Amino acid sequence: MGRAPCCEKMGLKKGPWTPEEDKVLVAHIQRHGHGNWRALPKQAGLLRCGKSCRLRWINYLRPDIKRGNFSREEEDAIIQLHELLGNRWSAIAARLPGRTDNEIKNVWHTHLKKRRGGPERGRHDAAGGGKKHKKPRSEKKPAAAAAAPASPERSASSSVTESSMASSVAEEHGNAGISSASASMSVSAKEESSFTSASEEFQIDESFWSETLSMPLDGYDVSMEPGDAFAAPSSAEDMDYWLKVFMEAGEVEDLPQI
DNA sequence: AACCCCTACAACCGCGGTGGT
DNA sequence: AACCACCGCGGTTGTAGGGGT
Repeated sequence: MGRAPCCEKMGLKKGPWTPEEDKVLVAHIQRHGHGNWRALPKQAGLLRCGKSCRLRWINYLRPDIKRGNFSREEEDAIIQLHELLGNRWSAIAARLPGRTDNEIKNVWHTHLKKRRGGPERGRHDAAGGGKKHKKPRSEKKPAAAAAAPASPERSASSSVTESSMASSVAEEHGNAGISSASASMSVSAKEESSFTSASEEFQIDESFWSETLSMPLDGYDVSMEPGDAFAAPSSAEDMDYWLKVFMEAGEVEDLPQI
């Protein structure tokens, strides 16, 4: 397959984003959406590669991103989902509204991994799509690039799945500004009931998590019947069920011994 | 007060998948 | 059918900041 030349072009900026760049990117996406990431930086006048723009938007600038500490419930959910899905961070993120795969990945590696008992209990990596590789990266970031990335409005909390989200913002909210966009985000009625408004402190109750965890894994291939999805995934006894599912899907050799 | 170590997080890299031509 | 371009994902790294000594 063709490899995207991406950032290899010289002259493109790397490293931390400046507040100005953030502004430009957000404004451009709000106005035109992000139909084509590759073309976006050029159109927006950013000296970044499309990939970098996409990452910045998805992991940081998207209005529906909920920042701040993970609640205990969220952490538990991550652990549980990781048990089921392995390192499929995007799949996990899809079930944790307002959290990005990158963020979840970070949290996992920084504390959750330890919390559940030592590094890498088992081989979830394989379940997560199984990327191999990694030759060490020698030369990396140019220099500190002082500018600590600005943190735009961080109170946003809405839910909507990743893909639907960004485009709806881009297309529906002219120059509304990201914070107001977040307040009027389209959310499903079910989820809306679990989230307070964007300006209020994010509050999660038990029902939210049971609902979240029982949402079907739509769009994510875990090799199961949609109807079976997360019927009641709550404890180790369900592991047997999932083991069976994965077994049938032929992925079992990579699963940890539970 | 200075130094060192650790943690958290933003960002980059490279690959696989997919859709278009 | 083959090729190409792009998107999205997961792994990894660099750096800033905080805490401890």
